[in-house]
Amino acid sequence: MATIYEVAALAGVSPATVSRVFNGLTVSEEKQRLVRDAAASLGFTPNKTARRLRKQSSEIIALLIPDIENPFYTALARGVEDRAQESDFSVVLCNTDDNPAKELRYLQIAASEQMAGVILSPASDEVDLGAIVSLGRPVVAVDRTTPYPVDAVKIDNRAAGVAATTALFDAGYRRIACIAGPAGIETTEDRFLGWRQVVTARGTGVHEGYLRHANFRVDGGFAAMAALLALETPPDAVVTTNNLMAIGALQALIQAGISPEKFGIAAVGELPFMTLPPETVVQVRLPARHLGRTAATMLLDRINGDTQPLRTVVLRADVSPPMPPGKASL
Amino acid sequence: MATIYEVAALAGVSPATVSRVFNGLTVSEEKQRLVRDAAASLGFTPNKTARRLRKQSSEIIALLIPDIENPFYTALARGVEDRAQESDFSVVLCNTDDNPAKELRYLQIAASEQMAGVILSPASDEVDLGAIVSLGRPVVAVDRTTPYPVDAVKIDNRAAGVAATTALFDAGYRRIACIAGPAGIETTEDRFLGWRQVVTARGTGVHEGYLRHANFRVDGGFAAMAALLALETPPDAVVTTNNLMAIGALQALIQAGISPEKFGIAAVGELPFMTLPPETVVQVRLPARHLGRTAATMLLDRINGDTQPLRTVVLRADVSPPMPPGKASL
DNA sequence: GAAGTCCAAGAAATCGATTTCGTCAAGAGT
DNA sequence: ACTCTTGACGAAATCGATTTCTTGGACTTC
Repeated sequence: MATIYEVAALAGVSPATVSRVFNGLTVSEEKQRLVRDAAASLGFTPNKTARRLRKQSSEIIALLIPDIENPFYTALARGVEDRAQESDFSVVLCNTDDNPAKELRYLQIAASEQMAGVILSPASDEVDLGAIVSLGRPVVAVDRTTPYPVDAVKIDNRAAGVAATTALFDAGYRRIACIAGPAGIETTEDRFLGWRQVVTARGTGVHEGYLRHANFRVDGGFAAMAALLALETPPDAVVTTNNLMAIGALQALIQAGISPEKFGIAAVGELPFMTLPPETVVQVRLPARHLGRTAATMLLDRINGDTQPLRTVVLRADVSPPMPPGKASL
Repeated sequence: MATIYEVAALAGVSPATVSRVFNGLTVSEEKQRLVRDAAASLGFTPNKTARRLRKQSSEIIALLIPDIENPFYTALARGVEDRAQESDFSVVLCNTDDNPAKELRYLQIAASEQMAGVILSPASDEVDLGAIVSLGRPVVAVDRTTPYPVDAVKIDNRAAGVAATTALFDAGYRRIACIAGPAGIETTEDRFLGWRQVVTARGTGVHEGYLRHANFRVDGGFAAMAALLALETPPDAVVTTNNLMAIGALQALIQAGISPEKFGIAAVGELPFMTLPPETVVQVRLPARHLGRTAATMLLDRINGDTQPLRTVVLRADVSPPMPPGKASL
């Protein structure tokens, strides 16, 4: 790898001039040409590490997500990546597994790697953003928020929960259960509140045992659904507060020999790779990619010195018409 | 962020000694304690950028995959990540979209960021690994291989294609079509050859129009299946050479009003988030995570100076019994 | 024509670690 | 008692860029 010194020597100028050429500072036409030719013939690429050490910052943004195997988050990541590319930033994807220890480790890496900023979906309320924030690096919370004063992009989860539940009601179901995520995670909390609001308002009340907490994954939804079906008065419909748990619930129905078409299912979130008729499941589509893009835009604004007061952008999700089959599902 | 100099000053030693303490070199008990105390009280974390500039290498490995929204690759990424973490390496995930230009860009970043090595699933045969390789950075090809002399981990794709097709045959299907990926990608090529081998050997021959090429995604599978169904003598079964195309094929069947249970479907790869009875689709399960883990192990060996001759590890996939429902699907 | 302004461009400092080199003292060997 | 190792550790060089600081010449301006 050629250095700036070799380029300078070959072009017959000083290293400073080479640097100036590559940073678009004032250099005479003449020398610019010399430098560019020399650089080209040596295949010179500026060493990012040296540049970063000097500039104390890089063009990399860290994206911390809780579950890389959940298509919702990969779609979100795509949104971030798309926006980042437009500004010549790279994205480093970090999988926290909803584990505060892994999360902390990645935050430290982000700090010690001089990354330009962080977008994260906090694994817990106790994230310690102190280190990053005190370094002056911007942070944007996405999907989930944090007690720290940082920008945020989220979804109107309560409304999403309401929409999912209402759709089931309107379809005639009356014994609507809810499979919620782990207690303490605000997204699922709000969606669950949406469910409760509807079942309460519509007068069916909350049946005993119709609220289940589960982990956010397929197996959690499966177990919760199995438990619901084992009740003496099982529900006739269920709302799940995320996408993967709905998959698990569907699998449980099938294993129990119940056709998913005869049971009301609504999910907050889009079911990835669905191979059931679209009308089988009510899906409240979340604008995952847009969420990511918005977060990236806000972060880049901050990186570029935007100092406006903290913002929280709330995106609204609707029960959208089913997507035509054959289209990429997210 | 505190520097090594401040720590040195506070501890009353030289910066060199601080460095030695943090790198486990010989330092007296006494001074070690002084340094550690000083570091702790200042909240010192070594600046990775400075370290990297000096050492000319980092503890980061780049992982280039063609499609981050395909669960096969995210599972692979998990395998890489798991192994990397064990050796205190971080993984940077790069999504090439099967686009040689994006691939090249990420390879340049890997080089100019002094990353320790690269694991990639090449987007095309023409990847230019020259820059990385000449820097002495190890490279491991995963899933797909390259003409460059680098280590590789792959799957016995031909056998996988044979297994998928044979299963359909054994189930009584005789008009077996094949939805293959884009021409020129070796994985799909080999799987398709497996299919051809079986339909030829078993005497049914290759019906006209029963071979379709499609892109590797859901919409590709959907379109190909729709085309197959429109033939005057449609097939009674189909083999898809990857997972997502099978999803698309299933969606096409459903839209055409054909129950997936009455049609033979086999896929090379595991269908993510399946909500159909497991016996509906023959799945040749690919050890994605293991693939990633193996690749990471090989790469780390090389990073640690392993100089044995080039290796190509071939993993075998089998038609495994369906996974019990409710288990995480990948 | 003298003084002031501007600008291209080189010399040298700087970012924060690691590493070579050299020094000094304590312990080993004869 | 005197050389020879050996080991801890400080001083200074180094990695490769960016960014002052300076300088010398061209250009204005009165």
